[in-house]
Amino acid sequence: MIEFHVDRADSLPAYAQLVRQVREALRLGVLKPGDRLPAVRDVVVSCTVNANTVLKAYKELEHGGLVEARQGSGTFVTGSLGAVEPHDMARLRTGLSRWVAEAREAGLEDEDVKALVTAVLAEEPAAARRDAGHGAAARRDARQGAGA
Amino acid sequence: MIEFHVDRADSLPAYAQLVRQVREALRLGVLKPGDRLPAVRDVVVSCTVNANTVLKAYKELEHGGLVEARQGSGTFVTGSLGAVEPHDMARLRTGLSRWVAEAREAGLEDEDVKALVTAVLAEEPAAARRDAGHGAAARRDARQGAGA
DNA sequence: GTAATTGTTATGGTCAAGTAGAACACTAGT
DNA sequence: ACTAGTGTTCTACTTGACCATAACAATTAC
Repeated sequence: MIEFHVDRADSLPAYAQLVRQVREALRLGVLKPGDRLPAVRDVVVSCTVNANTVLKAYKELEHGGLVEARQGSGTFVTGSLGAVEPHDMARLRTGLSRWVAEAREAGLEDEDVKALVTAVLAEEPAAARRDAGHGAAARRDARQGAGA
Repeated sequence: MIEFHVDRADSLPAYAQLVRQVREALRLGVLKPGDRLPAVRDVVVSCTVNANTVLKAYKELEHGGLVEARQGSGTFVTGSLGAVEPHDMARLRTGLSRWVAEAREAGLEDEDVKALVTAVLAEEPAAARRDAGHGAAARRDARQGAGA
């Protein structure tokens, strides 16, 4: 059972933090299809937020096809996020870590790093990704609606 | 003279987009100390935003010690951001671009990429950077208050 | 069937951020 | 002095996020 935690100091709104945590848990395999999310009322207590806030998060996840709410029983994980192989994830993290160190050495602040990342992501949009197919297709096909 | 462009679809507020653009221009050397920023009213017209929005951006930059507003004359660049060498910046961008391609191939969505970047940045905070000094110190010392 | 547990909807209110419009104040060129 | 160009201030509106409360609806266990 995933444990939520909401940081009110974070600029990211509470409901969005919940969404993010579920998505990350899916990536890391902490949550799998069939798992149940904490009851709305539990999150209300544990995170000191309002039921509407939790609902908003759950709704957003449901809309993305990641979970399914069953009145009376709970909210269950139905979709997958193509759970990146732990090995791949580790490799990516190491690579990124190395790059970040390089960027910092060049004098970039965290904020600038984020800006650069955003710029690069925008610069090569989805369309460009089609050309890349080096066996990524299989892994991508295993995914479900979330990103759509 | 820098040219602003505001994307209202972006989740980032208009004033923040302006701030980011100035900071990026400083990094890239597009803006140098002494340069004048576009007049508030010009930005109002070219970006279809309100004077207050522009003011808010300029104020934030001024508060960061990057620019100085002189009533009646204009807003001028006074600080530097340690302008990353164009060569270094190009190298970083290429490296990041390569990494992003790899991440996408592994199935990560843009949102997840950003989350991972944030995580890595948080994981190795400023303190850890002191160990890295491979000649980065000189460049870092050339900077001014902006990041503080 | 009843009760407990769960998700859901509705109403209304608070608060902060972002934005807008109009008027004001300073500076420089003529 | 006048004027055009500049930054600045004031007030108010809109929106999104959030909270409080209450009632409703479906499922499950007894």
